[in-house]
Amino acid sequence: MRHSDSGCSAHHHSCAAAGSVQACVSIVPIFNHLEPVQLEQIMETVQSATYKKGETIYRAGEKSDSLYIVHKGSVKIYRLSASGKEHMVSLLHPGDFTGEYALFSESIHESYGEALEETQMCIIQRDDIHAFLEKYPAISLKILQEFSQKLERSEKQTAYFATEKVETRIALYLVELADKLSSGKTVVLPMSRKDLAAYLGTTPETISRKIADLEAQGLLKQLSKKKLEILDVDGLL
Amino acid sequence: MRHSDSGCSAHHHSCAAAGSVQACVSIVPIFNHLEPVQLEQIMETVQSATYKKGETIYRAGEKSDSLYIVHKGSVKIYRLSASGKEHMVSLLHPGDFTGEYALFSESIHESYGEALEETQMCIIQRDDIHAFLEKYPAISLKILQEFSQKLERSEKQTAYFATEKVETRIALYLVELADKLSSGKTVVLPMSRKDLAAYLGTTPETISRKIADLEAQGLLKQLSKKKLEILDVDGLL
DNA sequence: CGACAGGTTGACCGTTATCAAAGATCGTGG
DNA sequence: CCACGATCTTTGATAACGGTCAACCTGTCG
Repeated sequence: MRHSDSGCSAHHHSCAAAGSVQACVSIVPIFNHLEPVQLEQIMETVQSATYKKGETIYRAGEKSDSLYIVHKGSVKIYRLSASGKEHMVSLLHPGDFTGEYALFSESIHESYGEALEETQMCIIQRDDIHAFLEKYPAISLKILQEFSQKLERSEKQTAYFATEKVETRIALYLVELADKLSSGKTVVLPMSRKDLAAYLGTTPETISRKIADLEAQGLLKQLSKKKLEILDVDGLL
Repeated sequence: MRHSDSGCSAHHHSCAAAGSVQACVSIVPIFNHLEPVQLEQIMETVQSATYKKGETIYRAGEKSDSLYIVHKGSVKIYRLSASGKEHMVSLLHPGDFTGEYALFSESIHESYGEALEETQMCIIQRDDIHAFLEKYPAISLKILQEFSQKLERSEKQTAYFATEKVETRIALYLVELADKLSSGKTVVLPMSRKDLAAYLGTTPETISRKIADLEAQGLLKQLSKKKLEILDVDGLL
């Protein structure tokens, strides 16, 4: 248990019980193969903060020097283009993390992080991670593995935007969601039309229309605004 | 010098002189801070291969288990979408590398590599890199740094595709090129209209038209097909 | 000089963004 | 529990944007 909450006051947010902080760290892919001793050490450096719905966690332009891990709730990571348009980079759920870029070089945030609901995050300072990696260098390989997968996913994403039209991107998103949830053929959209549009590089109106089109083609069925039943996976691809 | 050419016959390509292989490895960002002893060790594992113009270096679907470093020439990395459209991921010049994903996990190529001219590559097997990183773990941090920058660039790229229209993407590309070349205000396009279109997610026709438009607006001047003079950087942004 | 690849221009059409309005949904307070 | 307003979603009309196809240039190399 230890003094996991040290330094937390600096974040003007209430602190988590040490027990849940441990749960938070141990579910992160990067850390989930650590020895108990190592986990213990990481734990001592973890801070915790909670954010209310709609609250900003960090802004583009701010100095970036910590790893943020979602413990409870969900977080939207987005960018603003020069023209003011929003692009959602990712939606984080418990166990997901952000701020990786900062870990290995001085850097500033290029994106925004915003809590979509009451959210609790675990925060680890760069210097602590550095010290840890220098002590247990084998961990670096795990992180490299995680990074290279993330990089490949990002390039695939870019390719979709470059080559596929909106309808295809929406269909691909739905199929991917169905695979991930593996909840038979019913899919629950995890966000609003507006956010979905920002994620897929389109507008809420177009999302509505395309989903209606896909329904008209008999490829899926809208059970409610957020719940869709996929009828023909192959047809969507 | 050593036996740098060992194993090269497996690649049915002619081998480089050991001297130039050394030059190849030492210019790669990841390796350029190595101690002479370390560099020497890497060198022993490097293989070399040459490819003729238009020749394929690897294909999507093939097993990916080596790091490829461009020594001489240039290489186009591209993906093919389900619908058969080509998206160019990157254009590699001497010192650039590809195949990083393979280094940290079993994987298969998702992209294609093609030599755009007579090209010489240095090849390092995954197992050799692994052994090396386990021996000198500090190097991992350097690679992580490189990766996180690459990741951030890729996300920025995705955001451009998601939020900016073609004209803006072309303009941004030209400005970026001008910055990189820092050759005053004259920019030499490093590829054909077709490849540029595949890179920017558009068509050769649209590239022609948009560049003509930008010229009509007085923002740039076409000196020849491939040579452009940037007249108004701010206007392009 | 002719042939061929690459680049440009034009006409047209499909896709998607935009703007406006109507309809659904949800939380809040009466 | 219902009514209200705020917000989210859908639908419609329109126009901008960019892709496609075809014809025409341009430069290069035999």
